[in-house]
Amino acid sequence: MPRSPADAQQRQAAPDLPAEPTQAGRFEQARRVQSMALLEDYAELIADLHATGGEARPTDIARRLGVTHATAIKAITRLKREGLATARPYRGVFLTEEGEQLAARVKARHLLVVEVLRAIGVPPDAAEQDAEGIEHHVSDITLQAFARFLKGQT
Amino acid sequence: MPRSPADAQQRQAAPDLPAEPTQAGRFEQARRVQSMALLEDYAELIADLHATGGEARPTDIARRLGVTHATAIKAITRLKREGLATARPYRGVFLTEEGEQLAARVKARHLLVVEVLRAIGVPPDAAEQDAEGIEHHVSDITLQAFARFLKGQT
DNA sequence: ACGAATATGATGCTAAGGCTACACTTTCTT
DNA sequence: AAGAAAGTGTAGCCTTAGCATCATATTCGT
Repeated sequence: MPRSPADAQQRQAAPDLPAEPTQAGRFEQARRVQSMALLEDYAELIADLHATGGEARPTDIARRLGVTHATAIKAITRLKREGLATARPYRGVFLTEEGEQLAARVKARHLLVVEVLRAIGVPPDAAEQDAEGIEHHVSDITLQAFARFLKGQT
Repeated sequence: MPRSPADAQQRQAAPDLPAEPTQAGRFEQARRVQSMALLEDYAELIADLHATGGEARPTDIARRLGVTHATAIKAITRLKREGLATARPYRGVFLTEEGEQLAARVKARHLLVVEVLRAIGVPPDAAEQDAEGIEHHVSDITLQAFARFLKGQT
């Protein structure tokens, strides 16, 4: 996780600035969000595999994500490190309480994003595809606006 | 740029599959898009600096993006490698014809995304912030739908 | 129950995108 | 015109996220 730079000058105040409405601030935030995206995808997928009666083994995960199992295992290691999942050798992956919560939030957000895209007139395939990347960048505020929008649409 | 994996098995047909409506396909596409995002941001910013009468020197770029100049220089190296920009030592960065076209497309897309978010009811700050990440994942198809949506809104 | 098939985990490699530090130009100011 | 300030470039380091390969463990089918 990269710390804030700004060419090592001023701005030692606000040690963990949340948004800062400057262009640099927006880019920093976008980078921060991006580093969460992978975790979110894995958490959501693991929850889905469990929910559909399957096991979440590295190979299953890898297949669904289109990566090699080695890549999946590395990501799982990161999930464990972040306290989102547990796994014992040869035993599949399980989400912690925190991981479950993340997965639930991500899933709800994903559905909402797809719905909004569809409501706007985006064809189903494109909506599904684009949502995969878009969802990670949709903030809570925006999400609330999405919900209001859909409600108003009827 | 990672090549397609799928655990080194079948699927040698379709050497450069465009979308493939499977989950793995969607993730692969999202990763592909992500690897373009940085180039897009730099191209757009360089064009903007030139458009507003400024120079696009590594330090200017770095400042606007919130990274160190060393990071900016590395990215510029990649832009050059991809044929999007040219630069001679101590002389600032210039976009190639291709780079200009990319920048123009990116800028138009950015504006459209912000407009759509605003139209949906997302507050200005959040719209600006989220668009920064979202824009890269908005496909041409979706973009067209966005344009239609705004036209219909009046 | 045993051998084949499959899954797993560990290594080591690559590229991207951050950073710091340092040396060298260029530009600005006086 | 000379010294200070600012910008530039290079090198080295780190982390993430891909990959392939190999040895080992587990599971499955007969």
